[in-house]
Amino acid sequence: MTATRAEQRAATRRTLLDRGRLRFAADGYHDVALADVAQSAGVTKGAAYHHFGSKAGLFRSVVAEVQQEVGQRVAAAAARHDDPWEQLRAGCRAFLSTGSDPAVRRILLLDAPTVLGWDQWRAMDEQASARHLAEALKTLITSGTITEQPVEPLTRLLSGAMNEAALWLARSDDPEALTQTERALERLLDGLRPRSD
Amino acid sequence: MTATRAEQRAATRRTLLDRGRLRFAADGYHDVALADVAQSAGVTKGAAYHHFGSKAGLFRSVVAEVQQEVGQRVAAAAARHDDPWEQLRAGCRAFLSTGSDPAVRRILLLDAPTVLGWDQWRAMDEQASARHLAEALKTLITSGTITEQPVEPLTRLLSGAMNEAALWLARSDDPEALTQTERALERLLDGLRPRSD
DNA sequence: CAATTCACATACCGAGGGTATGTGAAACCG
DNA sequence: CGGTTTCACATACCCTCGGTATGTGAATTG
Repeated sequence: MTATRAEQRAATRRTLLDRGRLRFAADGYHDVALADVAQSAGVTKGAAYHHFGSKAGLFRSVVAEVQQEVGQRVAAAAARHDDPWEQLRAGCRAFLSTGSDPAVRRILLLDAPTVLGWDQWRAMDEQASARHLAEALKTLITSGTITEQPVEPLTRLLSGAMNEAALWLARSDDPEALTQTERALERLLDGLRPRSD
Repeated sequence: MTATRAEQRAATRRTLLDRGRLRFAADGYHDVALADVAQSAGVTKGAAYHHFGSKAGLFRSVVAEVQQEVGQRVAAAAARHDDPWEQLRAGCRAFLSTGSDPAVRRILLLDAPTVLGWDQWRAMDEQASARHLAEALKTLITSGTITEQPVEPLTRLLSGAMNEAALWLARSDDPEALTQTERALERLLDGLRPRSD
């Protein structure tokens, strides 16, 4: 059972990421002691610092993984449609549901912007999921489905709307809240289409 | 110049709030040492704990004050119009500009939700400003200006959209970004009006 | 004027992030 | 195959900082 060093290293890193994700999601970044994460991973703080350099470094790696997952989930939902407008709607709906995962809610939507700083959070979010949104909007503008306009402000508005709504939905016990939010969001999106008059 | 005890107490409390607001806005909650706030206010930690019970307690009081200010600014902007639809637009535009104040940006929009917890932050935000938004939407629904629909999901979506946009605007150096965001937001709001077909 | 209140100051504790250094097994090299 | 080096951690330690327990002197009260 003598694992090679690289294997052992990778295994330790993976376990730290997994346990960190669990603890961060459950208690929030600032209420989690790095020593506890390490212990629950069967190692000590030394290992964590060796791999990630700091508590924030471990957190950043966890954030990156969770963001990748969310991005893929949204992209997969969109890919099941052909019409770009339907792709946008499907992606938005998929995102609204992601807040139900405590890791997404607590880590991505709540702690990440303050722990990593808003700029870095935005850059990572951009790369993982907001990029899809921006590209979808560009496509719809090119095809004339929505009015010609700058994409970035619109992306920020919609991204923020969905982030906050996802947070709210995760705390709401109204079973109709999700459907109602989807409908409200679609009404807002309708405003982007050229006026029929 | 022997101030009465009540006066001295009030003065100390006020200074702590002012200095705390400055420090929290500049460095963020977790990078601010309570002892530093106290020292910059000419007292020690003991005074701060006597008045606010904890570091989070001082922060909560600062948040409440800043939220009140924002709420009043938004309400004032809306009050300069008569038409409810124009009131909504004016309130939204006013809110988008508030992020330029570091106290609003860092304290209200970034730190408050994680430090106080999302539930408490939402409750305070509701009372200070989101309430205005919800009531404006209700009015517009009653008058038939926008389609009949549940108000709460829509409020969350719009509140989140404006929060995020305000954060982005505060970091953007594009002088046209504000106007563009206002226009995009108005397009989204247009989607709430009954379809003309 | 004595007793009491209270708005702080002072001293201290414990938790936790970070660092410097030790260590033993795997990898490398002749 | 034996010595050397590397490196993935463990151990011990420091320092900051939030919180608490207690002291104190001036304002207040009776």
